Amino acid sequence: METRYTIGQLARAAGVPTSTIRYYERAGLLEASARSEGNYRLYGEGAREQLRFIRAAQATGFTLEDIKVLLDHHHGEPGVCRDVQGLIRDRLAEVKRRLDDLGHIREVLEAALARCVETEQTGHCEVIDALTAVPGPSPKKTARRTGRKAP
Amino acid sequence: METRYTIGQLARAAGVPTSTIRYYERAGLLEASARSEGNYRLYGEGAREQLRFIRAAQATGFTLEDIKVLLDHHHGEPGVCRDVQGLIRDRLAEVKRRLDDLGHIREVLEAALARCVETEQTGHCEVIDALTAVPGPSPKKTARRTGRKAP
DNA sequence: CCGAACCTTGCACCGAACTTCAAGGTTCGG
DNA sequence: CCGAACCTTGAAGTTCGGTGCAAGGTTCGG
Repeated sequence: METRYTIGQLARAAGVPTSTIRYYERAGLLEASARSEGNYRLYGEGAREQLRFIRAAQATGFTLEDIKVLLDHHHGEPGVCRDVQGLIRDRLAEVKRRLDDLGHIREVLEAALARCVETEQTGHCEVIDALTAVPGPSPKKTARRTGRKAP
Repeated sequence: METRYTIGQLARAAGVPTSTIRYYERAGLLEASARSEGNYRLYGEGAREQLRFIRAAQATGFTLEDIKVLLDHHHGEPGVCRDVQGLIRDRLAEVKRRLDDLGHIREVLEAALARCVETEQTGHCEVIDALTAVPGPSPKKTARRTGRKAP
């Protein structure tokens, strides 16, 4: 038997507000598989999985635009997965860059904190000098993490 | 002799658009030290350093709001650097969380890529399944990295 | 049959960090 | 003295990933 969710049921099942689901629809990421008599959106199990995928992909730093491409690829004819591979490679490169940056940033922050604690009694905080030593981040597009609650 | 920059000169010297410098002024992060006859903003060497600090602090993930506090502290009476220490500790904690997240994300992306390459000849790309395994990120506020060009 | 809880649409708004625009004033090289 | 390149202001627009609201239609339990 085919399970059918209304938008609210899907929302509760996936831990996502209904407004977000409608937003994803507008963004071309998730369509209702049907409409009820009274024009309510109806979703099957697939929608729940797709929503899960969207959230997971977001957590890895893909934009909704990227995710749309991944999904279109998934739903389209198999074809080559070259473009998808490219997307993943880009994301991976960016993640690696960001890991490097953050590793360095962490050192700087730790040094700054140590210096701050050290010089606390002298009354002069040298934190600003300690922090100024940070180099610019590797050049690439935004990190794109939204501040949502854990699911 | 006191070097005096106009906004454009400072902008070129720091590799930042003039619009951004004016924006920082509005945000209370960087004031011109004087105005010329014709009402042009004039900056000294200190401004160049302060701009450098702002960009560096941004690179560590501080918001402009945070940076304002750091700067106010720096310029204000020495006092305790407790609040600044707190700010740094928060940032450091967030950086560590993010490092953990990204480490995991990296693994998932590498696995997904491997799987994509593996299954390339079969024609069915299993990337979506591979990616769906990602857990949510640690819950805390936004990562706040803006996508600027390298300085 | 009624009210509560759900759903529909469209449009406006949020926040962060900028960028762009319009309509002028200033300064400098030739 | 002229025009190009610079500067001024305030206001509005951009991007991304949503959230909120109003005004109405639907469905369900009692």
